[in-house]
Amino acid sequence: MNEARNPDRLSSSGLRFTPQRRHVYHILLQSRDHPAANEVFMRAKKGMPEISMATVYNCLEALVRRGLVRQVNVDRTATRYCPNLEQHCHFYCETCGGIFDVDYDAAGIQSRVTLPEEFSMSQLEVAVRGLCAGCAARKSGRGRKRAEASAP
Amino acid sequence: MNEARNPDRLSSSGLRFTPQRRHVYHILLQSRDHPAANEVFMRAKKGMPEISMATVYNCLEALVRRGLVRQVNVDRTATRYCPNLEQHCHFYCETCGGIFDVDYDAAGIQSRVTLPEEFSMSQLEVAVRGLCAGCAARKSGRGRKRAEASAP
DNA sequence: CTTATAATAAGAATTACTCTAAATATTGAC
DNA sequence: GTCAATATTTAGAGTAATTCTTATTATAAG
Repeated sequence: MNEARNPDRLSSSGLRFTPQRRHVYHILLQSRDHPAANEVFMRAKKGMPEISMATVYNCLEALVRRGLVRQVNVDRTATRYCPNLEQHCHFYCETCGGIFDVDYDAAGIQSRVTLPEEFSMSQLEVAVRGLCAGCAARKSGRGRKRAEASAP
Repeated sequence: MNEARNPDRLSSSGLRFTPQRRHVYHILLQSRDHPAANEVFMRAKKGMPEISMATVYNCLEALVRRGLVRQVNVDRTATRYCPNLEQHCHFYCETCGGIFDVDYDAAGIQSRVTLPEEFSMSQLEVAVRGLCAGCAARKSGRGRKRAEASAP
């Protein structure tokens, strides 16, 4: 394939389209589960065993700077990365730790925040916490079949 | 004063009402500028010179667990602490780094997030970024008087 | 007063980056 | 293609903000 001669958004935005950056970007696109840098590193090593952690951080930062990837921070856990450019916010499952993209009405939400005089908004972020569908099913199933197993 | 015999929300919620915890809590209530732990530590040392950093972290965690204080995380900078129990969200000034409490319509916002089937929400958080009033004034003032000074 | 339990203090340890410097790769000009 | 200029990669050291450990001290219940 001649991806290098047929540059996608990476190189056309002024970023050098190196094999490492392409590889990291493709890893994010392939499994949209919001991996942290060390998870990206482990996946990246499979197809590119010599890649270093520093390069993974470097690539992720480059992708973020170019707007191809968003950072997702949940409390003080490791930053996770999201290649979904559609408008969305993030849902964090308190049981499994998974992050999910969810739809929201950004304009409607923005209009429901009352900034003080002379303040101006450049960006608004919504973070939702709760229980994801998979964990809800797992909990109710376990509750019916063997309730004793779920208490610590 | 007999605060120890006339317990406030700290001790009545099962938390030991130690001098250190009271002191840390009062520091947060006195200046509502969302200090990070090391700032709380520096302020705490003024009235209690022997207090340790570990104790400041311990006290802050205890207050958070009791719901008297909220943690505020902005990207991966140090966690900051907010004793405002009123419903509000946080505004982060990208110029001065200050955090400000702002009003919002939590219910209206919540209804504008569309969770997938079987997902349930336990908490929703809104973070706003932009320019605060003070920095806006400073910038326009400087812009008019000596524009050359603001470029790096 | 005594005993059980919890909190404090000091410092070591850990996590998730972030920086540094040398080696390597890529791009643009010939 | 070849070469210089510039950017990127790598490995490892360094850092900030916690987090943990252990001995000491304080508090609360009896």
